[in-house]
Amino acid sequence: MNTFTEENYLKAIFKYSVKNKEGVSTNVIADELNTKASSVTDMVKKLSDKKLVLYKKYKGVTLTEKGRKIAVSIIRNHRLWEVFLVEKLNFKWDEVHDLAEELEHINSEKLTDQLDIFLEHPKYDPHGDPIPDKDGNVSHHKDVTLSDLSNNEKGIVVGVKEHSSSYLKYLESINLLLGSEIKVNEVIEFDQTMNISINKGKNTNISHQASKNLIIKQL
Amino acid sequence: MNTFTEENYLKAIFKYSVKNKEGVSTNVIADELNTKASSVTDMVKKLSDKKLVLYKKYKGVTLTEKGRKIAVSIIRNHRLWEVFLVEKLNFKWDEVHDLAEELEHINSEKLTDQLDIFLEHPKYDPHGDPIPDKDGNVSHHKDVTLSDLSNNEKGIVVGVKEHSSSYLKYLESINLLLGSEIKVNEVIEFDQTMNISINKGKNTNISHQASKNLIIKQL
DNA sequence: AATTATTTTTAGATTAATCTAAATATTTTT
DNA sequence: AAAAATATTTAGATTAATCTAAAAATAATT
Repeated sequence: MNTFTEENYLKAIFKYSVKNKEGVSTNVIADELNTKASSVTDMVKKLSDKKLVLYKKYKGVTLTEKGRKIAVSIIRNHRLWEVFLVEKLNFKWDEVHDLAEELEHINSEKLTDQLDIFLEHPKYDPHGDPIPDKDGNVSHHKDVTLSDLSNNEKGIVVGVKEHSSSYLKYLESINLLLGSEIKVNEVIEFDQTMNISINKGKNTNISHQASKNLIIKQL
Repeated sequence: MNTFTEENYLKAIFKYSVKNKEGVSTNVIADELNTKASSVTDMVKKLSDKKLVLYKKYKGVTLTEKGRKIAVSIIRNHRLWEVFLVEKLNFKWDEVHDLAEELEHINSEKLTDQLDIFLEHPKYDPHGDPIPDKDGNVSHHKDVTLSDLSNNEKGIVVGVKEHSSSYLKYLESINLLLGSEIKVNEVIEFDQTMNISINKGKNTNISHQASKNLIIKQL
């Protein structure tokens, strides 16, 4: 069995392996985990001994199949727990991340499977991220974001790409929630700020920074 | 915040404080936690520095009010999670302990409270152990149930131990409600089916399965 | 009460995960 | 391609939780 710490390293490496085909650098991992590169080097050696990662000095790290399986199963746990917290325990979508971060490490195949059944096999977590299936397959839907829309186009909010609580709180404050309907009134050429209507209500301006992180389903 | 390890020490001390008014010895704790007395001495000093226990060399350990609160809240978590696992995730009563042992350490007042609400304020875990309330009160006396009564004894319905809607519907259908007065006419030896009168009215038979889940106040 | 047995504590080591500071590689810039 | 800048690793310390073995305190037995 692995420690919580080891599991968090695997998750971090997984996260940065998706885009980068190259090995993930120790500095990137250190940054993700709020630790120091030297600590990462130590841990990565340990994970390498356990055959969970491939590591060549100065060349970064990649997950082995064994390591990838563990990472994905933790992400599955995380997202299922988030669904549970929001749908069954009345949490807000911006309150669940830290708790899920703890719950995800409880390692029991039966627990995960039964939770999945209890929640009726959800495909996405409350932030719109796909939940990996039992076999470790992650559906890779290419997200359409609000920033992809043009004047007079409409969409429904289905998720976010940025999970910081400041962003989620901002969305909540302007009443942009899961399921909200958005209409684009105007895109300002200069900085791509958008003027939009939410739920056929009054108009708001939203920055490019914000609109490009809002996943929508186009209508 | 405290580590999982510290929390487990507090739980162990709590467990052996209930009967023993004296301090709990390091050997007893070591035994409970499968560790060595010398390790316990070290940890107990640490807990003492944190004002969670009172410790006098060679004289054993007792919990402070602060320590007791933490211990009880962990036990509350543990038992609520056990109920969750059995009632919602189809675990057997003998499969839940180890998982609850992990889940109990996830420390969030909101999580615990919402779980309690979601489970409809259960009073006992699947093993029949009482679930401490929010304020840390643990009911020590097991409830008297209808099945505890003998011929010609009477009681008033004050609650149920089983919360399934099928059970509650059944009770309603035979007019057994909160406040109903019950008199036991006869207990059939073979299967402990009871013949009872409800509110001095006509007689009904009620199975042992049903009678043992009905909490009453004996008259 | 003195001796023996048991319990508990202390002293010194060990392991996991981390850190800082120095050393070494690699990459970028000139 | 040499110098400068950046990234990564190594070396040596630190902290939490544990251990073994020896020392000290308490309890039990004669």
